[in-house]
Amino acid sequence: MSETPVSDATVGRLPVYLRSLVDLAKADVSSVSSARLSAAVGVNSATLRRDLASLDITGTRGVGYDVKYLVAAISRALGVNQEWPVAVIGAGNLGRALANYTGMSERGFPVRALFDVDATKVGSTVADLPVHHVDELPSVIEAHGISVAVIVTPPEAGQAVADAVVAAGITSILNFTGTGLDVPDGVVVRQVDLATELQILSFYQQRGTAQHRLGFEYFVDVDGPVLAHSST
Amino acid sequence: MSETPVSDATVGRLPVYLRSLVDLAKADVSSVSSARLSAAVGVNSATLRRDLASLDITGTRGVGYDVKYLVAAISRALGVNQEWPVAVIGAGNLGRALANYTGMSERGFPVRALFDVDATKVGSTVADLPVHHVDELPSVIEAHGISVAVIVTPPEAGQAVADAVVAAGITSILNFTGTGLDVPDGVVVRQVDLATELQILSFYQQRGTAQHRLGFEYFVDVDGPVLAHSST
DNA sequence: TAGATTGTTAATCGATTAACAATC
DNA sequence: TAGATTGTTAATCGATTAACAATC
Repeated sequence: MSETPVSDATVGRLPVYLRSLVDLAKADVSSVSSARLSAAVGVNSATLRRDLASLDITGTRGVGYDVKYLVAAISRALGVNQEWPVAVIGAGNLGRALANYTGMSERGFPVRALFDVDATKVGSTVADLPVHHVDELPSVIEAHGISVAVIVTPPEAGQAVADAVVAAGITSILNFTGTGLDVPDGVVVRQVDLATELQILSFYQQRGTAQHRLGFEYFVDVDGPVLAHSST
Repeated sequence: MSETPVSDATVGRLPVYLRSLVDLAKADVSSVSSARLSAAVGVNSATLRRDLASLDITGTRGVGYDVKYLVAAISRALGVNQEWPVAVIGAGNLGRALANYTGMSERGFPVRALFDVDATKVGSTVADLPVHHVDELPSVIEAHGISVAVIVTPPEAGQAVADAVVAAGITSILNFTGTGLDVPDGVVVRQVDLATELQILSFYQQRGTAQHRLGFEYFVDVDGPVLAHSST
C-alpha cells in the first residue's frame, strides 16, 4: 500500500487516462511509456507517473507500462468494472433526457428509477421506467440497490431532495440544480452547473483573448505523432 | 487597471459569489463584509478580497463592499448583463432538453438555433426552433449573431462539429461529448462530461470514506447564522 | 553491456491564507 | 477617537515538474 494519498486532481485525470488507454488497447498496443501516454492526454510525464504511483500502479523500468494491466488497474480504481445503479430525481426535460441516454448504461451507470413530485408525471413511463413519487425513494432505492442519485429538479427543491436521498442511504450525488447542497460528511456531491459553465465561457468571450487553461483538453493519435494542446 | 491577472480559479468562483450576492440584494442587504460573504460561499475571506481586487473591484475600509455595486461589477465581468445567443448542435435527447430548458434564456443564453445531420430531424421543430442541417452553420450563426456553441452530438462527431463551428466564427464552445476537442488558440472550450463525473463519484463511493473537497459547495442564510461546509 | 524508462527526490510554481498596516 | 474592515505583504501549502539514481 502506498503512503501517498490520492489527490482530487489525480482522480480527475484518471478517466482521461483510461479513455486514452482503451484506445491504445484497441489498437493492439501492448506497452506504453509514460512519455507517450502523457503526451497523448496533455499531461506532464512525471505527473502521470506520480498519479499511477499514488494508486500503487507500477511499470517496468526500461520498458514502460503494460496497457492491459493499466486499463484493468485504473478501471478497478474508478469502479468502472462494476455497475452503479442510478436514480434520477426530477422527470423534467433533463431528467427524461438522462433516462433515455444510452451512455449511462454503457458507462456502467444504468438509470433504474425516476422520481418526481408532480402528480401529472408520477405514474407515467419514461424510457420503460415508471415515474415514482419522491416519497417512495427509500423503498425503491432499497429494492434496486441504487447507490447514485442524479438530482435534476428545479433549484428550490434541490436541498430537500438531497436530504431525502441521503436519508434513504445514498452517498453519491450528481447535482444539476444550480444550488449548492449541504450534505453530511461521507456523502460526495459533484456539481454540474450549466449556468456557471456558460458564465465562465462568457467571461473569457468578453475578455477577447482567452488565456484559458481547460479542464481536460487532449488529443489522441495512436498511430502517428501525438499532439497535446490547449488553447492559450 | 490592476496588474494582477484573473486566475481561472477566481473566474470559477465568480458565479458563486454572484448568486450569493443576488440573494443578499433581494434581502435588502446594502453592504457586506468580505468575512460575511466569504463565509456564505465557503471561501476564505482573504481569497475573496484578492479575487475582487484582481477585477479592480474595491470596497471601503471599515465598512465593507456595497452589494449593488458588487452585483453590477461581477455581472459585468462575467458578461451576465448581456445576451449570448447559443446554437445547439445535435438534436438528440440532450439537445432537445437544452432547447426546452428555460434556464438558458433566464441566464442570458437563449438557444436561437438547433442543428443536426440526421435527415429525419432536419426540418422538424424543437421548442419553436427549426432544426437546421449542420451545413447551414455559417449562415445561421451569422444571421442570429450567435457566439456560443453547445455540442451535444455523439462523441465521434465532436471534433468535426468543433471544426465546423470554429470555421463559422464561434469562439466559445460548451462540449458535452466525452471527447476532447482540438481547437485553435483563442477558442475557449468548457468540457461537461457526465461519464467522467460519474466515474469520479464511483471512485469515492468505492473508497468508502469520501475525503473529498467539492468544487463549490456552499450554503447561504441571509438572516441567521451563516454556515459554510464541505464534506470531508 | 548500452539504452530506455521508471520511481522518487528536490526544486519550482501558483494559489491560498494568516497577518497587519492603512484607512474609513 | 475607537472599532471595523480593506488591500496587500509575506508565509504557507499543495501540486507540478525537472532531474536523476535505480534498474529493467
